Amino acid sequence: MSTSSTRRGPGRPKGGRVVADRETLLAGAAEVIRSQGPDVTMDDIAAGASVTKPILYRTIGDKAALVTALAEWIIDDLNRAVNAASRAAPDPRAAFGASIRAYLHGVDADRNLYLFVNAAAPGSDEFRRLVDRSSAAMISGFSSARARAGLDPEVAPAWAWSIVGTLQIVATMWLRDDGRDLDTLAREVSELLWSGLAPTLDPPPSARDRTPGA
Amino acid sequence: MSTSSTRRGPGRPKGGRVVADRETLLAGAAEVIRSQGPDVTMDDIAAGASVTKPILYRTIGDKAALVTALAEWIIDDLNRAVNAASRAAPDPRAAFGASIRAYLHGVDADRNLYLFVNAAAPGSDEFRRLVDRSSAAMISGFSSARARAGLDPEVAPAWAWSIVGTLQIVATMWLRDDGRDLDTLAREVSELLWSGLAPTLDPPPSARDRTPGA
DNA sequence: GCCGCAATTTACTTGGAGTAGATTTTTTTT
DNA sequence: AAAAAAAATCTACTCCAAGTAAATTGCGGC
Repeated sequence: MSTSSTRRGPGRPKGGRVVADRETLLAGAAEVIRSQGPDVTMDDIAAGASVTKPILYRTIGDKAALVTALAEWIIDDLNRAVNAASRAAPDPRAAFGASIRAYLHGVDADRNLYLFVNAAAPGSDEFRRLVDRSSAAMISGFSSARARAGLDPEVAPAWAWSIVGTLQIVATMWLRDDGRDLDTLAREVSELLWSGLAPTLDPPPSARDRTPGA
Repeated sequence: MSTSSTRRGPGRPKGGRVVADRETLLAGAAEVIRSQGPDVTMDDIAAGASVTKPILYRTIGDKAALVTALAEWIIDDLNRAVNAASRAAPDPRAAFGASIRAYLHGVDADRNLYLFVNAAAPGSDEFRRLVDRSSAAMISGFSSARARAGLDPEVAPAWAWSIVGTLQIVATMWLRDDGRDLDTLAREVSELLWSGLAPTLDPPPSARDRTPGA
């Protein structure tokens, strides 16, 4: 990965060329995080990206900015996966289930980066930005779906937050002791969010006499 | 609040009495956090509790331990409020709505402490403990409710996590720009978790012709 | 050929978590 | 009763990671 074998000293680089542009640096940072885990320091990241710390700070900004930038990456990735899974499904219910499943599998596939990005404290500004970006697409989707169904669209933001929060915590908890099967977990979460608690906490009288099929 | 006007020096205190016990210290820490905000340092907390840092560390443990201890406090408080609200409701649906509402109002009433406790990164061990404690009661509740309804009780942990995650993120986002009315927000969240997305995303054909009552 | 500007690195400062060791009082032992 | 051991405390430190300032070198204009 090193650009050259000669040890760089201080001073402007030889070819008039800048050491690394923003995209390259972000990619390098992501790679370091993937291989060394979510607890890497800014020194680690700079070193791993073959760059010194001031360069990293000058090009990308402080740690919060790095988190935000990488968060955008991974969120957009997850959104793409979710959209693809959703479109391939035959009906709304299946689409929703497939979306949840795709999200969790996406997190699983990029654990370290997900954990790095989610190291932001829930009270922080980065966290807020992260949630905003995660929920933006959902908000407009819910909003128009509610309107289409003749229902109040005002609920959209709260609902999107709910789902983001659900996915975030389920993913995090699952990542720590990965005992359970991911698809099962996805199914369970889908069932709650799709059908709600009513069938469980206030079951129709007939429910106790039947088997829980379909 | 200061125990005495004489400046303490080093050495074992006069009366054979220890300077502060754990409970007193936790209460003092909570008070400091409430008045100075969630960004207080351990020095601030020690000073505010009229104690030196090593005492704080010896009596309570490190910062993670402090967070955990205070988290238990606030979680137990919230649980009490939720249970009281739930019991006073006439039917399951109302009980659930009242629970959500009580939780959010409880958070609102102790903002700083809630933010302090929720400064734990989602990837951390404290976070996990926090979630575990928050969800314990719900898990057993859901589990038995599911069994009673003749349904699979295995979903209980995932469902409890979902609800904890939902509440956490909704509370956090709401705390930052408190524009909306808290009761409205609670109602919106309740609607999602109680009835699910189905009525919105896959409305029964009749839904567009009727008013959305019962 | 020399001077200012640009890009980089080295080496620092800062701030908060956590700790070691000095200091004083109580308790126990002889 | 004196001295040694133990207990409880405070001062002052270390350590680590984030972020920055100043020194160092190369490039272009005159």
